[in-house]
Amino acid sequence: MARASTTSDAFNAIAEPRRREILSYLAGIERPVGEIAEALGLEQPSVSKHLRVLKDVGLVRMRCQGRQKLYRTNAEAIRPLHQWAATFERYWQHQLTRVKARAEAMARQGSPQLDSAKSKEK
Amino acid sequence: MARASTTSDAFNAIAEPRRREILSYLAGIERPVGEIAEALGLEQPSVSKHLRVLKDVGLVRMRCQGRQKLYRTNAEAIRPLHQWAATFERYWQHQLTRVKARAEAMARQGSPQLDSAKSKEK
DNA sequence: ACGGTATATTCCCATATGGGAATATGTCAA
DNA sequence: TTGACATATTCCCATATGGGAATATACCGT
Repeated sequence: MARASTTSDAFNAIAEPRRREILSYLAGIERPVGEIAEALGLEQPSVSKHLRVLKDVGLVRMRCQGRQKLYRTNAEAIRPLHQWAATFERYWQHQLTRVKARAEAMARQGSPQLDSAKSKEK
Repeated sequence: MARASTTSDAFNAIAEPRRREILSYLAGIERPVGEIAEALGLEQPSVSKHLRVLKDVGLVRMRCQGRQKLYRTNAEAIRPLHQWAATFERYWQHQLTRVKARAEAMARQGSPQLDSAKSKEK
């Protein structure tokens, strides 16, 4: 079956580094295709193709102005990704407190050395 | 060139829906491969392959226990994704305040109707 | 209508996939 | 050692990719 298509959802769309660059570049501003291509050092057809994917999943919005088309990032479409990642927030917080607790325990009873030195132990 | 490999970074790894399911399932708990397969209704070889990808990018950790291998989600590896998405937070906030402001403006001067009714306008 | 600019699409191709089936590796128990 | 269980890997295949090059489409000014 191969991988799911990039047009199926935002997760697949942002898997491509160039598309993430485009999204960052178009955050808050509106730019024509040519300018995007020049700014990011990409070929125009390549940019058009990436924009197509991003538009299909709603990550960018397009507006026509004369002969050029202005694109901008639709930040709202990134929220689901943010929320999905936030699902794991409590777990990495747990991990951090565990790491911190262990570090403090070692500092309390072990010899007072730097972490870089202690990491070689065991 | 084709798409970047799934083992290259976390963004590519989470593009696959099954892998996101696995990550959610293994959040906070530690489970052997067989149990993961059964819980998610996947074939064992398939789970092993997905776990391989997830392990290669650091999204899961593995520990051997007798003849079985216990996996768990490494939540810390999801933080970069969360932070990348958070980059756009100020923009979707802007959009929300714009929407809210417009809604309030309409409520102030238009007839006092519900949003659901007003959304049909113009 | 014409030429020119701005984008989008198509074609071709090397490559990366994920699933299924079969098989290999590893570990325990007797 | 042998056998059974738990995972990992390999092979094969249909499919989706992204880039480059060439081409099509759309809109503008004259």
